Amino acid sequence: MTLALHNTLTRAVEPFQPFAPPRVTLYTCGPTVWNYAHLGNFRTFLFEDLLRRHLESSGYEVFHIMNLTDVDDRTIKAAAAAGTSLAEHTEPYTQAFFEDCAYLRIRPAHLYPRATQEVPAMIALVERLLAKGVAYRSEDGSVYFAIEKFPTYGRLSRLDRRELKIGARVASDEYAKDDPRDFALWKKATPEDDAVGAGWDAPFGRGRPGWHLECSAMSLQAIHARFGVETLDLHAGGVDLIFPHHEDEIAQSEAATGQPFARCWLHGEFLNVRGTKMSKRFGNFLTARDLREQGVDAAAVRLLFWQTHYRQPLDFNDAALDGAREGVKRLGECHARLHAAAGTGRGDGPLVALARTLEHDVAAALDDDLSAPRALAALFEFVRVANRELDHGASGAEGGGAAALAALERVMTVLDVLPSPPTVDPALASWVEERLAAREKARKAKDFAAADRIRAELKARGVDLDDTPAGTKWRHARPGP
RNA sequence: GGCGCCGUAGCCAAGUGGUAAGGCAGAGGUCUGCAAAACCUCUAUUCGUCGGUUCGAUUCCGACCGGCGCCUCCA
Repeated sequence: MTLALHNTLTRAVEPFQPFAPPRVTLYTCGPTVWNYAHLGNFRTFLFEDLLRRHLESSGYEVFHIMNLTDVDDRTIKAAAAAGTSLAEHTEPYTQAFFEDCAYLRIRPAHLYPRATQEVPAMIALVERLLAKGVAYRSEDGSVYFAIEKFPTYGRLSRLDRRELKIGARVASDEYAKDDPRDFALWKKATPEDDAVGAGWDAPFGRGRPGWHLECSAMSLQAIHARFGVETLDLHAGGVDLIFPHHEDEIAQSEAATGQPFARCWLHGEFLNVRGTKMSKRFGNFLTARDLREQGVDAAAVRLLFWQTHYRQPLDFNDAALDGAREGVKRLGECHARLHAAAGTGRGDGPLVALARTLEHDVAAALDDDLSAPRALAALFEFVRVANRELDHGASGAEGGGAAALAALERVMTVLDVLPSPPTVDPALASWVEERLAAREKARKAKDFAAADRIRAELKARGVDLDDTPAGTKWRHARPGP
């Protein structure tokens, strides 16, 4: 089995061929820390997490870089509005982002370069471009990239260069450019910029980096320093970044290095709400912390997202999330059963073959352009058959329970959709144990009315009971809506 | 105007030139003191509409209807 990924450059699913396997350099465009990232942003970060995990599970050694954009129009505006410095404003949101990632079980990148801390690399890149004559200093004190000097401009987005102007928004600084389509590498600092600490001195004038510049400068610096290359194996982001962000990254990077910037470009589709993209602008957004406060298990969010292929739009609604929560519960039940039945022996029962099938099918699905929906189908097929075998007594060593459990857990290192362990309040636990003992006594005495009263009493405190041959188990009911 | 995406059961959605995965919800059954969980069975003669190509199309082509995205700083 070999991994194939959809490359936006060619609009085709192609075999994945990193430059120097098993090493894979992966750059993913991170958040702008002007506010909390919303669930739409996290759909992209979760698709990238799936990519990262599947690569690692397949034996690749991934070096993952995710930038943090802590200087741009929005961060500056927000800091000014709050009357704080840029750094004071972005730091809490940066921390919040890390918290949200941890909540959603997103594997941390190996490097999180922050734009404000890598300005020297950006200045160096601008100088490189100026020296090559593909960038120019404008009368307004900014530096622009001259796209006419880059003949393949528009290759990624497939926007015809002659048509870029039509219908496009008219930039206020257009008059300062040689060509309206040119984009800013370095923006002259305004008094507003300096007021919040968003100005840096550079040989070509005091200013601040353009948005696109940071990704090129930081990614190239990171991989050049470590691996001596200036080509990324993978570069990923949301579809809205294809143009202009990634197009411009390609232009400035390749003009500077003469090397392809990224071998393969991946773009994730939007998370929609009633058909329209989730966006701060539209006010139809939900943050990760909103869900966490509602008691939503991150596993349910992951499962919901895995149900839809990353290149398809996904419409978010409560019913779909509830469905995912039920699915997660089912996975957790099966996992618990296998755990209990795993035994210590090896065995060669039906579960051994089932375990092999699960791992094979999940890997095959993900190898095919990260088809998480098909991986889930394989997973739930596994659950159904495993439960059936366990029902029929294929337990413990002779049934291969250990093999099935191991396979499930290996698959979970990639999908990671098992329910979070509940946090148990010790005081509640001792009370529950006491009531359970009373109920057990009533059941032994065939006083089922009393037993049911106790069940109802526990239910009222959010505790569900499960009578099994091995005794009564209890757990917290799903947090209410 | 340009580039591009989507329209499959109540909901979320896979998929293929040869006759519709999976999850949730629903119905019936087995099990259970009762439940829960689990298992079994059932739930789209049909894949937006209309044409075309084909032995055969949901899958290819065209038109149309409906929804959406990008077109200089949005994941």
